[in-house]
Amino acid sequence: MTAEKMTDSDELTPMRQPAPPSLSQLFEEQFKALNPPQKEAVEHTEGPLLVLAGAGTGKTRVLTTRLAHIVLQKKAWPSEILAVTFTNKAAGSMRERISQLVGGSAESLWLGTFHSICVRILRRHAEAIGLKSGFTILDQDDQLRLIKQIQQAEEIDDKKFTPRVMASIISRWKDRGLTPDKITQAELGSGKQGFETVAFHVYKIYQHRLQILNAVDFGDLLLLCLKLFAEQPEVLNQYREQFKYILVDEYQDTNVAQYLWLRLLAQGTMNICCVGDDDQSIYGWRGAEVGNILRFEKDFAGAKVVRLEQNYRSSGHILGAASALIAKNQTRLGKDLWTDKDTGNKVLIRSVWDGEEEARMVGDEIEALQRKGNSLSEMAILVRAGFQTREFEERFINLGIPYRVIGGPRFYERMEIRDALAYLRIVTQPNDSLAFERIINTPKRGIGNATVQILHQYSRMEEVPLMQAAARLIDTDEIRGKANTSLKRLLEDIARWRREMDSIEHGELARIILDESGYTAMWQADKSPDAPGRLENLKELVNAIDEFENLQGFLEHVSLVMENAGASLDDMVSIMTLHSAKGLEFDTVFLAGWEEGLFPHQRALDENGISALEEERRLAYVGLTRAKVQSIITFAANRRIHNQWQSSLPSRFIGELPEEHCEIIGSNGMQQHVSRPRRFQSFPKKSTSLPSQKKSEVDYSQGDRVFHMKFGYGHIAYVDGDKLEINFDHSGLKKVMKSFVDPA
DNA sequence: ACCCCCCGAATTTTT
DNA sequence: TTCGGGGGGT
Repeated sequence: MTAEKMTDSDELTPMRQPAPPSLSQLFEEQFKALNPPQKEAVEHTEGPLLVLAGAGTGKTRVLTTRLAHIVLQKKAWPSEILAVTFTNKAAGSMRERISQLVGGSAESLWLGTFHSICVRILRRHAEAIGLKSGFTILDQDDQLRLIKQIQQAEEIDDKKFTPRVMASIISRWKDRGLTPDKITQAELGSGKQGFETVAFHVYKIYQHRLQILNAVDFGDLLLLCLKLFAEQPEVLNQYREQFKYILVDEYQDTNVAQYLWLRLLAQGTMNICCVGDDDQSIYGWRGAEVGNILRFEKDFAGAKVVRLEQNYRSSGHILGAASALIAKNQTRLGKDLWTDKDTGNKVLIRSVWDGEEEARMVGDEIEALQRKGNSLSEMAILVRAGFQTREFEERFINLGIPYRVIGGPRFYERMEIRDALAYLRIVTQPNDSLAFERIINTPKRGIGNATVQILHQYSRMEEVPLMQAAARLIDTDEIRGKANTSLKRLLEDIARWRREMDSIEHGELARIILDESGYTAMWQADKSPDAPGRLENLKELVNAIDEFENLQGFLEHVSLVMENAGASLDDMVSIMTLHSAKGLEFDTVFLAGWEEGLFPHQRALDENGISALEEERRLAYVGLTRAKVQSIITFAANRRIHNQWQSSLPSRFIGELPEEHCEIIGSNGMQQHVSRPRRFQSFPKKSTSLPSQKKSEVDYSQGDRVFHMKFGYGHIAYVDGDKLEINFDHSGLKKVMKSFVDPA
């Protein structure tokens, strides 16, 4: 979501009377160019509709034409249309293409990702679900750090129960709409060795901590929306009445929570149109439920189903090979893709000796294509796993072939960006302890781990944000020396920046914060080769802030929307995973590493058996159908994985491609390949209980004898609210917080 | 408080 | 092999 202003239906200015002829004409032309099922998908506006859009069947064109049709026919105002996508990219391009058809009124469409639409709703009703407005949205990194803290506090072994695994179990629950109160014994019994039981414990505390932080994670955005709708029926009704038409893109990727959310909103008019392709569902491991699309006709009574089966992208052989492959899947609705294009080139299948030869062969092929006048940006190498990109990169550097790896770290995942954002977060959101912890000693200011632990301990005991803990402890002897001075200084700085929010323009303020905190100076002093680039990124970040109305709006944009820094338009080969390739197309596609164990991936098979195999097969289908002109599959007889050579068998998917669509080049003696799945053998550690009574609730008076962890035994000399002055037997008179002492 | 070394883990990741 | 985290040494 961008900084657009929210537009309610009641404050919408009326649309211009007649749509300008040029727009209307453009729409007419676009509509006429559609094939019959496409037209049907556009015109069937009333009641539930499922559009099964095969790969390359003109889905986006149908989607945009349909929305334009609803607007131009005045069936609803743009502000009464809800259009949900999965990615910001998809939302952006859809908005752009719709404005070409209907003009500026496309601005007021409720068009965005599930998450951004949920935020938009939640911001309006934050208090109703127990949040303060301006809540922080935590990303994965924050989430992991928080979980790790919880595990340390609870003394849960974070080697066996890695925060990553805990986070993933919690996220899967959230994907399914399961808040802690909805988790049943059956949920915990399943799975591996009590991981769920431990995760459940962490989950409860995690949610409690989020509340204190005034923060939510991605999953919460959906869940809290559901909670809002459940607890405030009048709010739900308001949105039900507002959204006369609902459109969902990539429906096969929705999870249970998203499905429930859609159901609730659609209940009014039942004008819900879901577009998707069950054969391209490749995110099951992230909670996507293919079942949603498979069940559509049952879920929405009287639903119409339209199949888009004419493929405009790939030539005949490619399509034939892909169709035959996907037909091996049992669980699918079934479509028959066809094309009126030429049969074109057969799918090439090449065997190579090892990964090095694979990279060499692909490199040679690319150079040959380039010599024939093909553009590099029309070529892509698709791999199953990230590590496979390395060998290609090395080879391309050698040959001087320009390439880009798609799907690397994103802009806001870079360290310097996250640090800078943490500064902005703590200034706008004093409760944001994660942000505070991140910057407390960045740049280095002598506040080490020992100090941070003291703050944590106090913060946990008193259930106050970290910064408040710091503010309270700073006048005591719990934190002394350089740490005390620096911390005091930092707190003063933050308080000052916070005051300046009202008087100083926010872009300027961001610059001031980064300068005064010494953060900019830190990178200027850094002599490592990537320091200049980081400073550039910081500059870019600060510049971006100016385009927003306020810091909060900017922070939300960053956590939800911000894309990688502008992809260059240079002519380069793309290297990416099969997952990142969904939705893209290229003339020539190299499908590398089609070997058993790697693709289909052994670990997927181990964990999810037949359903994983089908998902891997869909991945293969997605890969094949990216190509317009030529697909080239390679498999290596030997591959080095974790520095160990393994001989491998060609992927079973190769055997599933019909001979008449393929051409096999080269031959190797394939050796028998035995892959041994790694086995998890571990048992849950007994976990501890939820936080108990706060120590500050104990009352002390002068003369009481107490014990302090650091200073030992002593007598209370003076009581000042939460602070005690204690005459310690061995370390003399000290000022300490009540929370740190026990009655002796 | 910081630095360095050793150990273990290593699919996919739209938000 | 490469990366990241934790522990131990300075």
